[in-house]
Parts: sequence; structure tokens; C-alpha cells
Amino acid sequence: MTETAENYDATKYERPSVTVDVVIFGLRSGRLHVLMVQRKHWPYADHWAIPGGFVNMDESLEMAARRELEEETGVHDVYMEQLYTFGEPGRDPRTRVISVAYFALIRTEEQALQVSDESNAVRWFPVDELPKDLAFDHEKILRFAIDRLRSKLEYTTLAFQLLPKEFSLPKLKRIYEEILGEKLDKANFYRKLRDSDLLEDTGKLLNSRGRPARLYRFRDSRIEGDFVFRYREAKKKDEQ
Amino acid sequence: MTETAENYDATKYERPSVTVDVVIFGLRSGRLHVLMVQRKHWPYADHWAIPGGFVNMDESLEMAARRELEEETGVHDVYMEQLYTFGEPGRDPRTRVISVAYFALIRTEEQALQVSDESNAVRWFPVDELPKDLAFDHEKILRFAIDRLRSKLEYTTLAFQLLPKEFSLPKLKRIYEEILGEKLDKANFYRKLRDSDLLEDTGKLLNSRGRPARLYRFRDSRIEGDFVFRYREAKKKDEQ
DNA sequence: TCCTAATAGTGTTATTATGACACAAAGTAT
DNA sequence: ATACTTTGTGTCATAATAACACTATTAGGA
Repeated sequence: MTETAENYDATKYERPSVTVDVVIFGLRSGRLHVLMVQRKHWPYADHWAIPGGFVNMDESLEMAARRELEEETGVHDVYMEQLYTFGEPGRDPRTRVISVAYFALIRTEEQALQVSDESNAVRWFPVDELPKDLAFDHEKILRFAIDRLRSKLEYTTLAFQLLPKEFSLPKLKRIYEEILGEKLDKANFYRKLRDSDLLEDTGKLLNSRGRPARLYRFRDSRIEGDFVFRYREAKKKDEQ
Repeated sequence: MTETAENYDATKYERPSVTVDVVIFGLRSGRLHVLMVQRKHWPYADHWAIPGGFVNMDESLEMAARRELEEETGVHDVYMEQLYTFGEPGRDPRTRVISVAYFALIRTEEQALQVSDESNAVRWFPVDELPKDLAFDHEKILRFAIDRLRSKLEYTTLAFQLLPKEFSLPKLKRIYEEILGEKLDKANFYRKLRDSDLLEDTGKLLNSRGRPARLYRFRDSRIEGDFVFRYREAKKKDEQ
């Protein structure tokens, strides 16, 4: 049958629901954390979940993700990109739900959390100490997000989104080590950054225990756009 | 209000439709092509489009993509991965439609095309000679897919999915050149492949004009899994 | 005040990867 | 036989990487 504007019936087919879920990464005390909300309602009441919700009919997916993020946590103006779309039948007991997952990177010190009335609590969890029995397939989504963050760290400047405006090289290095789970060589790391021309010396120093660290900021021009900072090459294959 | 299994009403919210669209790449005469269908019905009747259709309530997204692919083109058993989800309001005049896009790589010589009754025609187009006025936002999806294919070619073995089981090194090299749009050095390319240990010599030779080319096949163990063949490093930055 | 611990930052070198290019090998066509 | 075409290898200068030793600058305690 030929459909025209006149006879097309938008309700003819049964439709799935569409949600957006947002994996929010931040650093706290130098460790990588994920923001989770504790659900108030069925299904999975009292279970921890990634913030998210249904997409409205008149908003884009990214707008929906940003709206949910702000509603449920008070967080706004952050780096965000689409991660993957999860749509297995049965992943939500209510009905067929297709979830478009995003991940966001935030500067924790610039953000104040707030709890919405959809959840009991909002909390940061270290990525290696996640709560048990997450709602839905959120554990899978989380692992997916962590893997993606790790791999993108190796060829993008994503890590910059997690740092305060001004920071020291040792701090940046510790973040890379934290996320990649691997020690890096100081000299080689510093040299890569110097050569990359990504950083700008603020002239300021940061006192701590030992010798004070120089503070840098990122050159704006390099953060956006397609410039690639590959902090190291692919690992040598040790298989064979 | 608290929702329970008893009072949850799945039809309470208005829902978007969800479709899958599949960008299908193949080689024909050594050039990269995309498979398109010509629409029969409103909207965009007679316009060329990426094969796709609505997701059924009881099938996964990837199952839906494979079903649509087979229904509309007769193509099956191919490499496929999720590309991105497009969901701008207004991208489909019928109603709010969210499209989960996939891309597939096929060995053209092993596949016979067929036309479904949903479309007037099915045709291969070279990626640099696409038809004008594609349906919906399919031009955007296509560009997205081509970019992704290019970038993944540089650090995966995706190109292998486009080739016949047995092939020569010059042929493989020409494919890389075709997709990347750039000449590669023979010696360096061959050396990378030899060192990668990805290939297995079949012992056979392929006669053509000049010296016969040795035929290779891929070691199965290396095609699947997370093994990475980086045929070259990132380009040097020419900016600054 | 002077030593020590702690942290920041630089220099050096062997090894490996890359890119450019010349050259040799093995067929076909005339 | 010889020219031509295409496949395949060798070599070398340069650049990137990894490993590790070393110097620098502060705080804090003896």
C-alpha cells in the first residue's frame, strides 16, 4: 500500500520507548569517579542507576541528555558525546525501551550536585568500586563507557575536560595513570606535552611538599577541533 | 507518584518511532561503493536512500538491521557494527523518528542483490558519485559512515571484510589507497604486513600482466578479537 | 642553620619505527 | 631476444620511543 501524507497513520505500528542515559565522569582526589543516582520508583527501586530518562517528542537526543543531566544532578555546560545505543528487548521490564547512552566529562570542583525528586540520592562512585546490582543493563553501559574513555584518552585531549583550568604536569600525568591504570615515564610524558604545543605556562607556581610545580593551562585553540594529541603509540603486541 | 508493575501505564507517554538504517560498503572494480535503494513510497518517493526500516518490538537493534538488510537487498552474513544514532526532531516528515545507523562491509562478489517491493531499485554507487537529494538526512549519515570507515581503517583490520578470501598484497594496498584517498609506499606497506603476522601465504600465484602476485589469506585468529593492525601512525600535524 | 626527604623537572642514549627511494625478480607482449 | 609491466626486496637517514640517570627547588625537622 502506498502511504501519503493524508493516509499515513503514525500510530499504526507499536513503538518502543526511547530514553537517554548519561555516564558522567569526574575526578575526585585524583581518582576517576562516576555519578550515579539511586532510584526511588519501580522498576529497580533503591538500585543505583546512571542518570537518564525519556526523550521528549520535540527535543534532540543531545538536548534530552543535557536536560536529564541537569534535572537529576544539577550539572550543566559539560563536554558530552554519544556513546552507543542499547536496545535489547527485555532490558526494561516496563516495555521495550531503547536507550541512547551518552558520556559526559565534568570538572567536579565547578559543579554542585543536587538531588531530584526522581531519586533518593546522588553520589560519586570510584569506577573500580561500583555498587552492586545496578538497575537495568547499566553495568554493561558503564563498562562500555569506561572502555571508550580509556581508548579515547590515547588519541584525544579528552582528559583536559576533567581538569581545572590551571593544573600542573604531575597532576595531568597522574590522571592519565589513573584512567589507564598504568605507570608512565615522567620525562617522556613531559616531552610529549612540550612538543605538542598544547600547553601554555601561566607563570604561576603551586606549592606542595617538595619543589613547587609550574601551573599550565590549555591553549583554547587546541582543545576544540580535530587536533589530536596521541600521548603514546599503540602498545607493542606481546602476543604471537 | 510511585509506579509499580500494576499501575505502570506503558502508553502514557507519546513515543517516537525507531528505525535502523544500514550503510553498506563494498568494492567493485577496486572502488569503494555504497548500496542504496530507490524509495517507492511517500515520503521521499523516488529518492535514493540507505536501506532501513522500523524496529520490531521483539527483535534487537542488530537483528533489525540484519533483517532489513536482507529484506531490501538479499544481503546476509556480513560484518556489521553500530555507527551512530540520529534523532533530530523533524528529520522524518511522518513523525518523530529516531534512527540507529549501522554500517556493513560485504564481499561484493559473494552477494547477489535483489529488489524488495518496498523499493523501485537497488544500486551500488561509488562513494564519490552519490546521487543528489537523498531521502531524509541520509547524506549526513553516509558522510558519517565514510569518515568512520576511513578512520577505523587506520587501526583495525576492517578492510579485510571487503576482500575475497584470497588476495594479493598489491590489491590490498590499492584498497587502502582507494579508501584513504592517498598513495602508500609499497615497500613500507608490505613490510608492515609481513611484520604484523596477519597474513598466511597460500602458495598460489595470480597471473596478470607483469610478474604474478602471491596470494594470501588472513589468519582467522587475527581477524576477530581486539588485535590491532595499525598500517601507519597518525599523520604529522601540519598545522601551526 | 643545615641536612634530608619529597617532589618537580631535564639530559642522554640505545632501540625501534617511519618514510623515501633505488633496485631486483618474474612474468607477458611483440 | 627485448621491451614493458607489475611484483617484491634492500638500504639508509631521520624521527619516535622507552628506559634510566641526573639535577633543581621546596618544606620540615634535627
